[in-house]
Amino acid sequence: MDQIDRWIVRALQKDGRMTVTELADKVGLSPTPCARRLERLQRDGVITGYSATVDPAKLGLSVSIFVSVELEKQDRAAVDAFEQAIRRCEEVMECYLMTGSRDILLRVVAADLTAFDAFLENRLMKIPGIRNLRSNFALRTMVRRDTLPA
Amino acid sequence: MDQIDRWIVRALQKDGRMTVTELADKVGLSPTPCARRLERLQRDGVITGYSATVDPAKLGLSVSIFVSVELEKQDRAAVDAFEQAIRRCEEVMECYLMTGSRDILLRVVAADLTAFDAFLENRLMKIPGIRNLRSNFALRTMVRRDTLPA
DNA sequence: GGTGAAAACAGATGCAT
DNA sequence: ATGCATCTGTTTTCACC
Repeated sequence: MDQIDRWIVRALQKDGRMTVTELADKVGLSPTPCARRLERLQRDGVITGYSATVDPAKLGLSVSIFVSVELEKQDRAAVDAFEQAIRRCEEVMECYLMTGSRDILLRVVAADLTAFDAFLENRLMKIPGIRNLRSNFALRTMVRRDTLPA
Repeated sequence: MDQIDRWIVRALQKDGRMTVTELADKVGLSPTPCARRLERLQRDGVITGYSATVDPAKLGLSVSIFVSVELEKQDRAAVDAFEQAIRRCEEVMECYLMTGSRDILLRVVAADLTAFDAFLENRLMKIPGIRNLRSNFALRTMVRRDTLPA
């Protein structure tokens, strides 16, 4: 991972559909070594995929809700089981294991509060081992960035 | 936005580098109307861009920290000013205006706790109008999804 | 890492349905 | 609004320096 690799990663985060030719031009390399580097970055798991960025509101998913989950047990097995279960919930866009009381933090997207309520009742609360939940609603997304700092 | 449009959006979230030809094949359309639909989806702001998905750890950015910010004033002007300032912080990957006490929630990425401390001191706390901060650390990212639910 | 070739492919256009 | 066929331009890939 030298400076050129970082540049490639940065450029492809800004425009994931850029061709290798354009990319090579942008980083000051000829297409061949640029393609070789890109291949290596993908193979090494630095770049794990490519995705279209979509406006959730345009899909009718205008609310984000952060849910703090406290598990009854906080050992490895309990956390693993929860992870497997939460992975199947498509509404959960992000899930973090937090420090402190080993809380788990979710960001959930939903069409509206009714839909979120349905998610809580039918999906989240069906997962065993949850001691309690606390939901916090986002009024608005102020910033969303998909390019990591240099 | 009919069913085919949703399918296009879904497919491009899963693979943002898919060509129009592949996409057309996948949604059961010929390339021409498929390209037209894609153009429209981009023009209407449903698809706002394309991005490579990068493993932050491979770039040495292994920690995510959630920071709750409470502003001194909570009026429109104060929130706007904060938004302008926070937009310039590359470490801030997400920023939400929350309900309740009109708290603001940030997700910040950093190399380690030292780097995060530097961010707090030199960047975040330089922004005027902040009453207090509360940081919560993520031990681990359990789930990250970039495809919105169908 | 660079160069040049060839082959493959995608994207655009025009017209018909 | 979709589909088909063609055409043009570009990209990717290869062998080799």
